[in-house]
Amino acid sequence: MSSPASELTQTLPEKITATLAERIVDGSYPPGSRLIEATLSQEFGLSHGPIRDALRSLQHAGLVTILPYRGAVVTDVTVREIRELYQVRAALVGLRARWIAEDPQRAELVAKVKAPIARMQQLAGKDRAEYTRMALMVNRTLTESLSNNWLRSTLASLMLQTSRYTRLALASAAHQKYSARQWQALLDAIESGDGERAEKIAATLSQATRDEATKFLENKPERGAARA
Amino acid sequence: MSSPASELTQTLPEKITATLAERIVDGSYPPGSRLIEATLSQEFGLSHGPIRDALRSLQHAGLVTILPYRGAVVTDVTVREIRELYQVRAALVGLRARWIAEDPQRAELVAKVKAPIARMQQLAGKDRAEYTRMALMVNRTLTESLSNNWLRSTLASLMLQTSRYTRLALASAAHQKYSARQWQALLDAIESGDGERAEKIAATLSQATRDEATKFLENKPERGAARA
DNA sequence: GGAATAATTATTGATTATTAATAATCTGCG
DNA sequence: CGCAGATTATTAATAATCAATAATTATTCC
Repeated sequence: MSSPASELTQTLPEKITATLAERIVDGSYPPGSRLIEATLSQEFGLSHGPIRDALRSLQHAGLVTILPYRGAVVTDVTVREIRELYQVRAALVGLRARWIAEDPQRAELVAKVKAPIARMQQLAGKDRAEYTRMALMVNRTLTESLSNNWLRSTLASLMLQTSRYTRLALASAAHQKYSARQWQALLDAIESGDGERAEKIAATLSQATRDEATKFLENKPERGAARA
Repeated sequence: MSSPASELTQTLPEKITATLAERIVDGSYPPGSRLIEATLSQEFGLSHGPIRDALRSLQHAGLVTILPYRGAVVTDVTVREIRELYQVRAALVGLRARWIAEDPQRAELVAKVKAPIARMQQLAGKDRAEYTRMALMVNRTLTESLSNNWLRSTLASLMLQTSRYTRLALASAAHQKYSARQWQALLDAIESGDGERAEKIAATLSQATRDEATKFLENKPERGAARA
C-alpha cells in the first residue's frame, strides 16, 4: 500500500529539461544564449506548454535566468558567484563525506568506487577528458548513495551547476594529480569510518578545485564563460 | 549594490505560489490535501496556466508532491524525513552562523536582531504564539542577510519546509526558555566574531528543536500531520 | 547630425476551448 | 466476494488568440 505507485511515467517537460540541461552544461548553449520558446517548440515538435515547464525547471536548477516578458537566458555566472557556489559546495560535500563515513553500511559504496578511484590515479596528468569523466562519475555515485533525500537532490542540483566549471579546474596536470591523491585519501578515511577526517579532506579538495577553476576566470573581470 | 534590473514585476504564478505556500505552512491545507487546478483557477479567477506554474514551484519548494495525471497533494512528511530535513538544516544554519560571525560588517545585522532576541527572553514560557513569530522573524532576518545567493535561497526554502514543524517544537515552555537562552548565546558569539562557537550553538539549537518537534510525532508511526 | 519621441516588432504572459491520456472509482456479473 | 469493464475526474498537451512588455527601429524636430 505504501508503494508510491509508478514513478516510471516521465512527462515531456522532464525529458526536455534533461536534454536542455545537458546542452547548457556541456557548453553547446554558452552563457548568455537565449532560449526562445517558439524556436524550441519547433525543434522538439511540441507546443509551448511543455517547453515553458522545462524552462521553469532549468531556472530552479540555476541554469537559466528568466526575466518577465524577456524570456530565458543561459545563466552567466560571475566569478564571485562561482566562488559562492563552491563555498557552499565545499560545506555540503564535507557533510556528504562525513555521513557516508559514519554510515555502518558504507562498505557497499566503497566497493563501488574503489576501482574508479584507483583508475583515477593512473589517468591523472595523462588523460584529462577521461579523468574528468571519472571524477564526475564518482561524485555522482557518492551523491546518489545518500539516504537523506533533501541533501541528495540539493547537492545534485548544486553539482550540476558547478560541473560547468570543474573542467576548467582539471585543466592542469598538477591539479589532476593532487585531486587523485585526495580522492584516494578520502576513500581511505571513509573506509576506516573517520567522519571527521573525511569531511576535512572533501571540503579541502573542493576549495582547491574552486581556486583552480576561478584562476582561469579572474582575467575576464566581468563575466566568466564556460566554454570547452 | 548590484540591483539586477527591475525585479518589481511580480507575475501571477509568483503571487499564487506565495499565498498557497502560506496556506500550507499555516496548516489551512493539511498534509494530504489535494490541490486541484480547476478548483484553484476558479477561486483565483484565473486560467489553468498560472496555477500549473504555481504548483510546480510549490513542488520545487517541497510543499506539494505532484504525480503525473494525479495532480498535486500537500506533502505529507514522514517523521524520518522531518529528521532528515532538520539534519541538513542544522548544518546549514551552522554555516550561516559562522559566516555571519566572520563577516566584518556584521554589526548592522546584530543591531537589527538585538531587540527581538532580548524580547524573546521576556516572552519565553509566557506567550507561545508571539515567541514563535519572533523566532521565525529573527531566523528570516539572518537568512536574508546572507550575501551568498545560493545559500540564502536554499536555506529560505528549507526553512519554509521546517517551519511547518517549529510550532510543535515550541509547544513546551521549557524548550522556549532553552531556545531563548541559546539565541542570546548565539548573538553574543556572533557579536564577538567567534565563528566556531556561533556555528556550534546554532547547530546544537537546531538539533534540539528537531528532537522536540519529532517527540510529538513519533506516536503517529506512519505519517506526521502538521496541524495547529 | 543628434537626441528625444513615437511606431514597430519580437516575445512572453495569459485566456479559452478542445482532445488525449491516465488513475481512481463505480458497477454489474459470476 | 472478487474481478473485468465501463465511467468519471483530473491532468497532459495542443492550438489559436489577445494582451502586455521590452527591445528595436523609424521619425521628427531642433
